[in-house]
Amino acid sequence: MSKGYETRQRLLDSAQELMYSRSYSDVGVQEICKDAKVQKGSFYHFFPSKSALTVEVLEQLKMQMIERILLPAFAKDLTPVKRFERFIEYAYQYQVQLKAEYGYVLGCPMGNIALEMSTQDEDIRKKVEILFESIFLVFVDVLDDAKLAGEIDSDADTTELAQVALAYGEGVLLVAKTKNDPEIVKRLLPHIAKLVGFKQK
Amino acid sequence: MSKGYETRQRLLDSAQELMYSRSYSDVGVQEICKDAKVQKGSFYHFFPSKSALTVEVLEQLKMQMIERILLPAFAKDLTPVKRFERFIEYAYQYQVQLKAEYGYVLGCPMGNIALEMSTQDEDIRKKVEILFESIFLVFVDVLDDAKLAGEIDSDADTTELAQVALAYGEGVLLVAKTKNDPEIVKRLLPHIAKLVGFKQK
DNA sequence: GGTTGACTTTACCGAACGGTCAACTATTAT
DNA sequence: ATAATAGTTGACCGTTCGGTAAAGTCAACC
Repeated sequence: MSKGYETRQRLLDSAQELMYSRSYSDVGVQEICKDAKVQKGSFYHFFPSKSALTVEVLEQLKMQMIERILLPAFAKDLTPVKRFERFIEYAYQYQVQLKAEYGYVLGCPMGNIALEMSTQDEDIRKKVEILFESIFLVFVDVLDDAKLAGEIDSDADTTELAQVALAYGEGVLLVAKTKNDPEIVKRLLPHIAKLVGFKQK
Repeated sequence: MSKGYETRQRLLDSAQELMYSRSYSDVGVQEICKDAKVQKGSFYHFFPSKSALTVEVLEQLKMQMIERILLPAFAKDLTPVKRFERFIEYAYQYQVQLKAEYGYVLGCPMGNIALEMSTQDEDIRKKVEILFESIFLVFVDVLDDAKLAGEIDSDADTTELAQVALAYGEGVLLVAKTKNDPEIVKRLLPHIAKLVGFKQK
């Protein structure tokens, strides 16, 4: 564990928090360096550009999201329907916590950067596209389980439904961020059951 | 129709196009002025700040969206279900056109600015919140029609469903922009029928 | 003990940022 | 005709932007 590794990690962590709570453009490398207590020259020793740093931040963001929310929520100790309910609860609690900490519902860190940067930085756009693919795979997995469990139609197209579920989740988070109200997540996200076709009880 | 009115309108139009095709932060007032062929001093004669200009751009954007897409799509010459189908087709065609013109799927201009600016500029966030309310009302109206026509359950909560539909639309546009693929709109948006509860034929 | 290479420090670059200002020219109303 | 008003011009403000470059520090290895 070299010294450089820690410095590099501090830069990634500072950038992640600052960019998520504000935006890519509003946070300069100067501010990131100040927050991470690193000199600007060191920044460019570790990262060729702000854009490249951001791509790594996005990767880190995805890992954290999968490990802290997706995997726990979709763990196979419950029936797929119940896993979705747990996912909704986690997503809601997370936005509540963010609002308490920052005063704002921050929504999805990937969605935020995607909408801001997709037309301006192809590396970043492509990276978010890949991240969405990872999350998509998690959804496909639960939906396949749901199919096996008979909770959705046996001829359902789980890859299509996973995309639909992802899009809906992003949309709900966008609206919640716009209204700055985490309750939106709690109220709207459960409608995802109709989208993926969970059979009525 | 004074001279100043035209200048002001050119500034709004330039700002709208530049910000929609890129982002709020990436477009400076300098560039807006250059595009509109207006001096910077004139900019600040008409608008107190970039933020205030943006709030007016958002208002203009909403009017255009309602007049060019929402009202034509949801005109009452068709059954509500068919109106939704027409809406999906219009939304799709619009993103196709944007991609042809700019090389990028641009998604929803309001959603884009909302995610970029909600945590940084309260005036802008609030404005988008209000705009969403206008669009929401259009959806409520169709859904009430659908209820009367028996196309959705008679005890459906149309205000809740309108919010759900809006969120899903935003999510689909977000994903389409991220993948830079208008076909996403065509493929995913029809699932909105399940969300609002259109009865199967 | 000297060399290498990773890491840090600091000063610096030109360009752009949002915004201000005072002087100037049209237009309009009295 | 003149005074007030609306609109325009271009120079200017301090600050920050992303990025560069060169010198210096330090530990590991030969």
